[in-house]
Amino acid sequence: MEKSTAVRKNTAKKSGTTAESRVIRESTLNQARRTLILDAARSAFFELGLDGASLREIAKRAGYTPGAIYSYFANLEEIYGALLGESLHRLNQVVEAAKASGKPSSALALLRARAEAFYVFYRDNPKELELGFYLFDGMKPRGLTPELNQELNDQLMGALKPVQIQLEALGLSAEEAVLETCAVFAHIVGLLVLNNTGRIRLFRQNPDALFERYMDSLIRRLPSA
Amino acid sequence: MEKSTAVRKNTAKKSGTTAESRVIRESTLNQARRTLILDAARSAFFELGLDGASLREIAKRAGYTPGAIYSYFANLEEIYGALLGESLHRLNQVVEAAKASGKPSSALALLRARAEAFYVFYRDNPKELELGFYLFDGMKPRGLTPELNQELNDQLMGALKPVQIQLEALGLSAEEAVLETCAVFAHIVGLLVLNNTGRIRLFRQNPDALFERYMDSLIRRLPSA
Amino acid sequence: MEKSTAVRKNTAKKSGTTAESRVIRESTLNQARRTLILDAARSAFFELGLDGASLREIAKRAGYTPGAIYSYFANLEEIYGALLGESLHRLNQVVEAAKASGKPSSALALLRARAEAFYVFYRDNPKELELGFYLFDGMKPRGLTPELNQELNDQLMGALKPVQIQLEALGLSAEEAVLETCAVFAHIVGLLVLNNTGRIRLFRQNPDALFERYMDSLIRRLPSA
Amino acid sequence: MEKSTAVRKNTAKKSGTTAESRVIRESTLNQARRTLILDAARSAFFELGLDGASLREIAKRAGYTPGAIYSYFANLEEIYGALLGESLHRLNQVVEAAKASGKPSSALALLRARAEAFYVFYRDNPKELELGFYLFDGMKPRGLTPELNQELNDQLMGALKPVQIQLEALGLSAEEAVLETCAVFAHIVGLLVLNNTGRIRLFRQNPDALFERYMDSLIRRLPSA
DNA sequence: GATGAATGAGAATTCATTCAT
DNA sequence: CATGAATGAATTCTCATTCAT
Repeated sequence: MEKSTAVRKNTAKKSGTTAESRVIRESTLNQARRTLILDAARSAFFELGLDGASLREIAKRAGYTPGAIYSYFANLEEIYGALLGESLHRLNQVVEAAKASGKPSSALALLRARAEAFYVFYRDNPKELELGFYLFDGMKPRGLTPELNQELNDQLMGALKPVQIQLEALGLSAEEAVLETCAVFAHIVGLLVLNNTGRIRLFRQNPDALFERYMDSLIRRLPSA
Repeated sequence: MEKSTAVRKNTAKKSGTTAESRVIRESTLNQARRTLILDAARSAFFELGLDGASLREIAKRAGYTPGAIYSYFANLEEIYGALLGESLHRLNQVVEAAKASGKPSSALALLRARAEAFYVFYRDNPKELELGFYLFDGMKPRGLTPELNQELNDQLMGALKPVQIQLEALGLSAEEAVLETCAVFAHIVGLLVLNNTGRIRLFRQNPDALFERYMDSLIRRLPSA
Repeated sequence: MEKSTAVRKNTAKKSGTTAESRVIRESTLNQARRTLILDAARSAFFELGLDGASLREIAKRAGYTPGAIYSYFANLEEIYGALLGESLHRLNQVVEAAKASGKPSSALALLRARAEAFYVFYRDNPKELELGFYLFDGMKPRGLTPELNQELNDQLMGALKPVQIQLEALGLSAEEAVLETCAVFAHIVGLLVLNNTGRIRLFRQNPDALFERYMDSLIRRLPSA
Repeated sequence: MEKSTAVRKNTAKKSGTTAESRVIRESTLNQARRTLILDAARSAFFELGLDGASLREIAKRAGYTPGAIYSYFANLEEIYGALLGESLHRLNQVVEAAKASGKPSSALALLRARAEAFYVFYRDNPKELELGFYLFDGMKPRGLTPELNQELNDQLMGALKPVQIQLEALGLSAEEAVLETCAVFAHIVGLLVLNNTGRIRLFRQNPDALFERYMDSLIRRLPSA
């Protein structure tokens, strides 16, 4: 009797499941709550910047107390890491989903679409760019485990893969395609960093026009041209 | 005799030294101590990043108590501002001094030399790039007075002016020259940011090669080509 | 067996206690700790004056680290505000409770009793007078929200209301009653300020006698006289 | 020999004066510079309040460096003390100079004029009232030597003496006159403190009217009435 | 007499993290 | 799992005062 009571109590929430399924469900719940916290962190980070996204602020926005966060993340930097992972995931989706607008998509149009998706993603979410740079660069050692680092790198590379593929489809060798992808990536990042820090305005230029211009010149350089 | 000497000594130190010269000497000393503090700040910033370059740390490295710093700088952000100003000053000098290597300097060679000087400066002093971006972007209002801001902007523009001038010398209109200068700037910044955050290694590329490649393609696009 | 006991214990503490009651208990505890801090603040303020009642000092006296205080009060000024609110609350009670001594309380006797209660309160707690003046006057903007300000003003007015009511009961018009109340208030404050700063001793006078004298003359001026 | 040398050195700048005359002149110079500092202190105090009137601020306004101040005042509190002495001196003059307006000055009119002069002085210079209370009350021991304290007290009593004299002229005994003077003083102070802290506005009253009213009632109580 | 750099102590506040409950 | 009080170390900044020059 007493035991059954105990069981019932324990399982009150999770009535009669095997240990295994409980683990699964709990990890699902866990995942849901991690997501909740990440949402809070993202909103805090977007509104207040990295400085304002303190653990307390995140906890408050997630409806948790500060201590509770540590059930889901080892420390604040891990949250940032997860945030970045999530951001890169969205980036991947966006780039992957990019289609040449209107016409039957030529390889050229697709290249443009892919690169532009990448560019637009960070242009419209400058904080995500900031996050990426903060983490890769400034994070304290413990925040970025080698595994997480690898994973994030892979995600980033993944997001650029579609561009690379199109470049190959347009006649570049694998090697050249990587090189050109890297150059596109650099140009986009440079434009956006300059834009976000108000430098492009200094030149009375427009980042979109500069981006298009770069793509034009890239395309002109392609063997197919 | 001795007495008179003593008197003369006194006057040598007091009356003999004009008020003006004393002011000069003191302001020189003052300047030296500002420099001392800036050196401390730079070293702290280079080793520990902006977060680690706290006023306490800077003071410690300068051999001062925290309070003493305030005799020379109104607040921490002013130190950062001075650091950046100094950095931009060096950048200007480096770019200005850049000469085409070897041959009688053609306009083309000079263009390359100027852009390369800019590139190399930040490639070899990655923290200075970081400093610039932090300050222009994230500085608290009081740290960056409109005047200082203007001055820093002017210094930055000044550093890029030689590039722009060479582009005009090579046949670009003023408008196109500005645009192209801005693009070069962006590309350099992008390359360096990616390099500093370990991304270029990810692509197994080399930033110098990418830079040269970009310059090559730029030159090929010039009317004179 | 042991397990079941353990379980029961657990439930006794957890499930047995409703969430609601826990909230109540905790808010009670919280209140108690706020009170603890306020006591510390009051004692610091009484012994060392407002300047000496630093957050550090208050924390020390409360047995807390400085940071811990911020769990209970947003900032130092809020503590002062709470202290004043508390003081005014006591003042209100004292004045309200004031009864004419001995005889069946005539309106006249009640007037005297009320005014005297006010006078005695601040005579015997001179620091509370000081606190009030500091806060109303010198508090930094954020310390005194408009709401709190209103509340404190209301409490002060409330403490004087009984006097005003008695004056009306003795035949003064509402307008005259307010005016006379204000005058009484001023006289009391003046006497106490002079007393607290040692000025009345200078005249070899006694504040109590002066107060009584003022009340006598006031009463003589009333229509009922 | 050595002594004479020393003297000659000292007097090198002040060629051939007796020690006595030098002392006098120096003390005159000294006095002038003390005044200079006090002027700076007063202006700082008036504009910035006691908190803002730091030694640095005073020094800056006086055209001195912080250290130089210590040649003229032992510490900051002594400056405040001197400031108060000066303020009381002006108060004395103002009250003394007060004449009944217009008509041949009856004793009654003179009483009013004197009291009003006192009232107006502090009404129009609320900071001086504040200064007085700060110093008498809150000053650190070393700031207010017994002698200075005595002097300040005497000055204050002196400022009220004219009122007391008029009260005697109007038939009050010496004892009663002191008492009534003290009461007038208290009422004035009370009104002004309440006014300065915004309390009188709370009652929608006007301090001037309240003052006149008090004087009216006082006069009505006089034997001559 | 004057300088002004420097000290040293102190101010309020913030925050990631821990841990008893 | 969750709480939230508490810590402890950090942050920038202010200031009266001292003292070698």
